[in-house]
Amino acid sequence: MNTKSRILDASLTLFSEKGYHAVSVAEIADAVGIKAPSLYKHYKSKRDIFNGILAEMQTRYDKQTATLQMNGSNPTVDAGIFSSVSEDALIQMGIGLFTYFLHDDYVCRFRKMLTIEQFHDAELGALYTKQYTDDPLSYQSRILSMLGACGLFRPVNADVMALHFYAPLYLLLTLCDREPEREPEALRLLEQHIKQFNLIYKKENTQ
Amino acid sequence: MNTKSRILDASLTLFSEKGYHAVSVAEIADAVGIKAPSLYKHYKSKRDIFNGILAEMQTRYDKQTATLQMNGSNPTVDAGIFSSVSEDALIQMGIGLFTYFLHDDYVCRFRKMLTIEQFHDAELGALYTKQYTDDPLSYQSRILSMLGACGLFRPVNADVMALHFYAPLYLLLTLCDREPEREPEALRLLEQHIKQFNLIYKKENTQ
DNA sequence: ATTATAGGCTAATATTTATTAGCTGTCAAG
DNA sequence: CTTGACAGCTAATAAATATTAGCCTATAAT
Repeated sequence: MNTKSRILDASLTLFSEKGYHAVSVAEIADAVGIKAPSLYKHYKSKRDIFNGILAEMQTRYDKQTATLQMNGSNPTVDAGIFSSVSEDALIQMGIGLFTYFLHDDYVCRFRKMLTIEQFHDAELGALYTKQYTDDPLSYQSRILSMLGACGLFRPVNADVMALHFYAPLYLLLTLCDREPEREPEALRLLEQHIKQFNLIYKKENTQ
Repeated sequence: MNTKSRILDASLTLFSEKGYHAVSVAEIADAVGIKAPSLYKHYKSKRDIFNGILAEMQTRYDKQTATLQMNGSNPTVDAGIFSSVSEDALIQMGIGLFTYFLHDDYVCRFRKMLTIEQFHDAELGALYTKQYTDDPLSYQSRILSMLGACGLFRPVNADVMALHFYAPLYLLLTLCDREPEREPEALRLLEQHIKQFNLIYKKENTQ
């Protein structure tokens, strides 16, 4: 990997643990293996490095949501895939989303950085809200309302249902960001959560 | 209010918006209305101010959880109060907890500060987990399992049920920390959430 | 072969920052 | 009345920090 992106990478790691202001350019340079002034051959300021991270994440997120159609803009999702939805499929969706959020290194570090910087800059706060509240909720809401339309679930408010499905995932995600060693426990709870979610919302209540 | 606690107060406000490292002692002094060196008549270092905030919060939290018995240690909760639980009571409990977390000025600012500093210091991360994950979940779990024992709810895992009850509250809380203007929307969703929770989990499903 | 560029370095700089030293006025206790 | 502690101030200091200037080398282009 070239120096320019190694700088971005090292900075993201440091920013995600200590926050932008608590990290010095000398520290970043150290992590890259060069001296501080050399950074300025690649970025014109410390802030510029931060902006680089932001830009990089923007393109990654756009690419990701485009394939998942997870952004709010896309009006329809193919219903065919879900016509034969099973409990396992639901669990797969939940666990899949969870482990993607938690194990994709870039996503994970970027989320931590956003967490730290969210109150300092309104724009970053809005980005956090979009990525971890509004987009996932509207995505889940769309999917669940289609499943509801297929007659798989009871006829209840899909937005609230999406909240029921996603909020535990979100809580466990932020928990694992803080305490990664609790991931097994979180995964167990997550699976139980989805099973119970399915049990509770399914139309035919067989126990 | 005396200077010593005014310093704590101003510092908490600043730390909760920009984080410890991004705030200078001069900035704190400015907010208090004195000069920076005067701070050292009351605290021996910047870190000492931070510790003061921590200590203050510790006593407040202990006091609060003692009256609510919200800490994990207390084994029993009086069941009598809940024998005649209604939907309104559940809503009251949820909204009450939510607005307490969101409107108590000290609690709110301290939570934001913890949010910002949680990855920087493992001890603060553990404190966050305790205050906003483990304690609330075990508290809700205890209450809900008692309600379950009273035959009010279906016989399902109380831990997961607590997660279903609390996680949406948590998600909406962190949302309002970022975007306070969305509080009305959050309150509406929260109420719908609890109603649907009640509807879904109640033993006799009267639609 | 020469030249130019990219990317590293050291040394220097200007600013910010936390903290200390030491002075002054207020005010309560002896 | 005097004394001493408290709580403010200005000035000074030492360290850290972001950034600039200018030098050197390798390598790619002309």
